[in-house]
Amino acid sequence: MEVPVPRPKAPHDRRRQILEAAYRVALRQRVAGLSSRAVAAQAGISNGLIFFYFGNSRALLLALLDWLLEETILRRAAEREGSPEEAPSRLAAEVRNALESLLRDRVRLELFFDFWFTGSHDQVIRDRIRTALERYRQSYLPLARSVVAQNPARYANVTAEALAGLVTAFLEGCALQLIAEPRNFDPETYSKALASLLGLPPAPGESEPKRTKP
Amino acid sequence: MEVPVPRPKAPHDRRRQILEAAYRVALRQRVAGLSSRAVAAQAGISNGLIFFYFGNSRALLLALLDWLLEETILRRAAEREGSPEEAPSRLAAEVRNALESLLRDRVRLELFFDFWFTGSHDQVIRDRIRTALERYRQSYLPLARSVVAQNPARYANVTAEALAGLVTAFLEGCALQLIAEPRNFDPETYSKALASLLGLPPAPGESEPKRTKP
DNA sequence: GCGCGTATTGAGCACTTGCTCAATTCCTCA
DNA sequence: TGAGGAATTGAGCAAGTGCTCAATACGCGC
Repeated sequence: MEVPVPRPKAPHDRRRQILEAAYRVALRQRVAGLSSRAVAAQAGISNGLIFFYFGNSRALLLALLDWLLEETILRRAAEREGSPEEAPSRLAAEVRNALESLLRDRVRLELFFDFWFTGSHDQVIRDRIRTALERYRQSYLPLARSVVAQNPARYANVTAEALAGLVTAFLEGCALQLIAEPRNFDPETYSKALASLLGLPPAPGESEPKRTKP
Repeated sequence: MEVPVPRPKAPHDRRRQILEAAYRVALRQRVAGLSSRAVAAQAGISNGLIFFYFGNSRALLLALLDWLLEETILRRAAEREGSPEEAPSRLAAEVRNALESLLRDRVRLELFFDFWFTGSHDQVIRDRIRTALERYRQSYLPLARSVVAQNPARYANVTAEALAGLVTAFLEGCALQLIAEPRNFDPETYSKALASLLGLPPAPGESEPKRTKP
């Protein structure tokens, strides 16, 4: 159905080509539809070749999962870990940023959740997802610490760990709501609401010019 | 003299029996493992009988989904809708209550998410889940309204709808975290943290008499 | 040209799935 | 007792799956 790819073949390219085909198939047919024949057809090769390069279908699945986790979760965590700034006021901006990322990553998020539950009987898949989520949560720890430190009275019985967990739980729940109802999801409303609860100034996004909303 | 001791299986009982068997199979093998033969074996009947009572496998799936939604989501929403009290201080207690319910419903929650993503290509399944979640969110609206009304200055640019959405997003995210790491999930920490953010008194649960659990 | 190892193909096997249906059992009631 | 209808069985079919493997095509140093 798609464009066939007549190309010279380096082993690494072939693996990439198969992975990309698998991704496309998964977008259409979900993880359950990831049969070797479907992926081979999408890549324009015979299904035997998939086992030549990946050994078995589970290995292909894991490779796709790794790419997906990197793209949707670990990369975002790394970005946050990379910035040394820890001003409490950054948290609102980070949340706003995260919510807009969700919107951008919607199809990949759907696939991610599909992996999670379709493959949840597989201990390896489960572990990789758990580890990725754990790292995502950890990436909010420095900011959470700075927020707590800034206002010790208010956060008397709230640890930074709990705050980071709360924020990521909120973001994960937002991801679910986004998938359930893509049309009704508004990052601005939610990020404002959370910023307000945290007693932080609203994130300096594109909300500056317009303010007339009762 | 008619003695009704040896009763023929009433049609309704058989359906129930099959549904229960399907639930048990789903607990072990997930939604993907819900084959007619597996369910039949679990119920101790032949696989043909399943099609006699349900027509096709999708109908059985939908029936199981309905039961699951009722048990894990709609029932909770109905409980909240039933109580006429709307004191703002109730919100913290409700959240705490909800978090503890999550803990109790863990296996059913896992199955619920499995349904969501395994069956997300099916428009009917998707719609039923969306509707259930929508109703769950709505059930927090009265409380959210009362919280906003109690402190208009603080929630100047946060609508009750946004607050209800935020709370349910948080709860849904907690459900995910609970499934990802059942051991590390502590309802008390999270409900305290949220109550603190909302500026509400902590829920009057079992936190008064100090539980000796580190 | 020739060999040789890698890449590639696709038929084929064993298995699972949803579902059908003729055959059989069971229950009720006359 | 037996007729009739509902309930129940399980073999069987078509379609789909992961995976194997003999057969072939290809690239490349001679």
